[in-house]
Amino acid sequence: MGFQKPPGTQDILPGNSELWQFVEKTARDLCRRYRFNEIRTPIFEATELFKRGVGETTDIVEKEMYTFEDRGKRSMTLRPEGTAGVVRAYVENKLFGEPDLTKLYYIGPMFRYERAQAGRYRQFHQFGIEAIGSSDPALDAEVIALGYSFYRELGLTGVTVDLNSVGTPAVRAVFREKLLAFLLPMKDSLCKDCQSRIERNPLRVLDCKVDQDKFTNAPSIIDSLDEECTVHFARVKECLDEMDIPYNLNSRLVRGLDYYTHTAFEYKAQGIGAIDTIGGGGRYNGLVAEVGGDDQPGVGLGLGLERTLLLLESQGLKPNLDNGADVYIVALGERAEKAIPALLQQLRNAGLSAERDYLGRKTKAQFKAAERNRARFAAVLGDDELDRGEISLRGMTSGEQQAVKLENLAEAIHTFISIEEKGNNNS
RNA sequence: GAGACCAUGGCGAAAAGGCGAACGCGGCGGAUUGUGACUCCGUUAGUACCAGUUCGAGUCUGGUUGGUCUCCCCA
Repeated sequence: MGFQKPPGTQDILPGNSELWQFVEKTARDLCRRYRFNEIRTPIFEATELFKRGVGETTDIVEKEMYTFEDRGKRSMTLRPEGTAGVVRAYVENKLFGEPDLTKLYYIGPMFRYERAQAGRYRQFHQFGIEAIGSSDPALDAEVIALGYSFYRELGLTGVTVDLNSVGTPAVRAVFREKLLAFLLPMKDSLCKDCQSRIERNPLRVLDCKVDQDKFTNAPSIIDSLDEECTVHFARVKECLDEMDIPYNLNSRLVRGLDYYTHTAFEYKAQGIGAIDTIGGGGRYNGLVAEVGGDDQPGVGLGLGLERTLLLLESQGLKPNLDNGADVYIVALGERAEKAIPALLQQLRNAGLSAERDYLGRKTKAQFKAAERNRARFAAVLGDDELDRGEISLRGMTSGEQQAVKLENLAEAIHTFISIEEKGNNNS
């Protein structure tokens, strides 16, 4: 039975694409106000970029990448996240030479090879922003604020911000030793997952859902932060407080990508199956250099749009955003039918949305089609009207009808619509 | 990568192994209507795929492909 879409992908169909446009528009308008400008980078990059940027030992690179060899025998990978590509473009296009810092945003598909579940797909979409060229903690706070505002302006409730500082690589190395000293003695009492996590990523053990009570006395990374990290983190919190952005300090927050330094944060919400993280980000001060550029600091975020949409749905915030047609032309008879193309063109040139029947349907079915198109007006054309050079214009809901000169159809509809809107504004 | 559950028209939804696979919505045609809306009549189209068990499979078994969900991890 034909072809099926690849596993873990989705067709976004009319009726749903309008909601996507609404969400994207919200993101773009927010970026306009925060002065982030759009960048569009390729959806595939050299595999090495992600290995270097995201980190060789991350789950993403180890087992989730869509990697293929192109015909020139180069290893390419569909982007699993947005930051590496943006940073590559920043370096390659020498944006560090610009006098101001670089504030970029993107909206687009990302790819990770995972088993799909609620809110997780192999092709998913992210809205992300990146600010490169400043280590000002006020910028960290601004990035967090933008993401928070995104959810708020969409009307979502119950979105919280988890905040942590993961320090610098040096700080993490020290903390890792402290943590291992705490964990290794109790290794045998831990769950299977954690026992294997101790080797790969001990910081993540503290996130374990099974053994939380055992970790109450675990060392906190906050206590391991050096002077610089502490000062930076304090200022981020201060800015958030002053901006009225609420957050939960979560010293166990760890991100899945290696490039984060200092600030790390996640947006969380309930309502999407087992998943509660809907977006996240942080500062990445070593990444630009890692990718081969100047040692420029950066901070950014990535928000999952599928998860945003699911959350909108679970909170009953799924407006019908299709405005419907202004006019549906109903032709009665062959001669009238011949006059439709010119009429449609007149209407569309005048800025109206207009539709007709193309399936040779009977009158009754044409009116039903007009309803499906949620047309405001039906323009009904019969042979006798045609002979008089007129067409009858009928309000689909009011049923009111009046004859209009064919050449004045668009104008008449514009007039009616503006009257209608005036009425709505008064009431 | 591991596991659980599921798969019937365009959509929803029945059928305890047994007539030609209900019913509803939708679509199309017709009656009625001054050229739609209510009502009535007619009609349309389906057991995901491949094997097997059986006299007989939508129903049981195995496999495949998808979907949903969970673990892992993340967006």
